[in-house]
Amino acid sequence: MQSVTVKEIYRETDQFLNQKVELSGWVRTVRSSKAFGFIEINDGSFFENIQVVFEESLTNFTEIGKLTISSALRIQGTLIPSPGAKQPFELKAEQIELLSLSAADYPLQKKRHTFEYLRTIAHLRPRTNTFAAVFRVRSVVAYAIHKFFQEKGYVYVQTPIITGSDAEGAGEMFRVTALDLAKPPRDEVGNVDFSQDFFGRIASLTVSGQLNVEAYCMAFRNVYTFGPTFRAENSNTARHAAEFWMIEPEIAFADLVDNMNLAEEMMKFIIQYAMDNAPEEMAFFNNFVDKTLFERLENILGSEFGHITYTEAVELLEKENSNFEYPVHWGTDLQTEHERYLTEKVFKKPVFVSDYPKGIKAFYMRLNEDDKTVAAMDLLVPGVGEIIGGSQREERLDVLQNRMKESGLSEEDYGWYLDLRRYGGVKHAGYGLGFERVIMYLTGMSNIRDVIAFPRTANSCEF
RNA sequence: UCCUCGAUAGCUCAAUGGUGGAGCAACCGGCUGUUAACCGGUAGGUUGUAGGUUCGAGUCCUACUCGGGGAGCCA
Repeated sequence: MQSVTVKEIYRETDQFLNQKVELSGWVRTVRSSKAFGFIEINDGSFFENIQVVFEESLTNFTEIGKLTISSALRIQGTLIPSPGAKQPFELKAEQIELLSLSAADYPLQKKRHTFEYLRTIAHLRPRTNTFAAVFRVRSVVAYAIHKFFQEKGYVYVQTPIITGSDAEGAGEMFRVTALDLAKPPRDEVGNVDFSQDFFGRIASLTVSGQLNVEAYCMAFRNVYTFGPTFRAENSNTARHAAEFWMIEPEIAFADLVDNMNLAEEMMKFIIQYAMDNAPEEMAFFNNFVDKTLFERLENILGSEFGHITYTEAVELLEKENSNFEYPVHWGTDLQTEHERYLTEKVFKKPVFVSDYPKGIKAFYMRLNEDDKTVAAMDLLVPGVGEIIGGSQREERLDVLQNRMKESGLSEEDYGWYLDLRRYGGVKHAGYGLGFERVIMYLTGMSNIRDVIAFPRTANSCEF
């Protein structure tokens, strides 16, 4: 007898209809009567379940009628058209083998649970519809990102997780050490002596692969990293996690406009790919998580992203200052309320804000001709806020050295980074895309903890 | 870290300072096409923790812990 998956049955129904098949999976619900019953089975291969019909004639009929949710079964039967309106076909069981009986205190029930509760059982929540959909989309999108860059000839660089440099000061870093924390070695003045640590120096978990990937950009022209990053910031929001994944492309012989064009093309590719390759999951999100999802995503696919410079944005926002808790003025960073106003009220679609004051941006961003702004860009999207941050990098050695001096960074720590300018450095640009924020945007899920399998946030490292 | 709201049965929620309940889940039984199946019954509680006020506290007060929403920081 042919062993099949639920996905195969749904995708190639004609091949299996009125045929004997064998199916293995887990029980989602059981509805049993005196002489017959229904079981919904999910086998993990597909978002949808398949309904199994069983009758008294089964030798283990009574046992099957008392099955607990999440028990594992192997079923042999015939796939037939279903008389019920809610499914196109069903499996009429001829034999049901109980592979594993789930304990009766299984915590997931046939009803809605709050996301907060499901977070406390993160090891079981992928068995729910919502999380099954989230994590399949996450997988599909991860593949889409590789596909997008690989098909353009980009080289995937695996930048290090453990780093000796505090890249860009992007945030507080987690220290990596093999020292005995109860009695670490001390130097003459009593400070911890990290020269005796495993790496012979202070080491941390990376906050960004950017500086490393710039080195490979100067060899391979177009490159990207895609991996985990870590921030020890004590930020308690629905958009921040201590461990999250970033995509960081870096492109050579390219400026800020090329950078923004790449970002827009990538975003559209990802959205289209998810719609095409996880249609059941995306429909679920549109129906049960965010009713405006499809409208929003289709609007994006069919329109050009907005563009506005920081200076233009400030002029525009200043007219609305009476409506803001924090008034806007040139030189300070835009607040969340200002970003939301721009992307949700003014543009009603993703918008690039570019050319920020140099004082509020990182040292490596390229200084503009006005000497006041840098070639930086953020992509703001409705609902999520900042999803991409990027810039054209400063390729002029003397300007970069000046900016480092202004930022209080020592040249010794960044010697290798300066080498990239000395030895054939050319203009280049890149950006960082928060992977989880893309997933949130694509699914309508509103908390980053619900798009990471086992989320790590301040005061939370379960599982 | 700050502001704000919350924590009661396994889950989702009720309960005027005066005897802690319901729906779902579990368990037992019934039911010939169910769709969060339905119907009947049983069992289930140190009201987040520690103090305090009161004749009496789930309810009022204080601190703490955990969680939601907002802010800062950012991706």
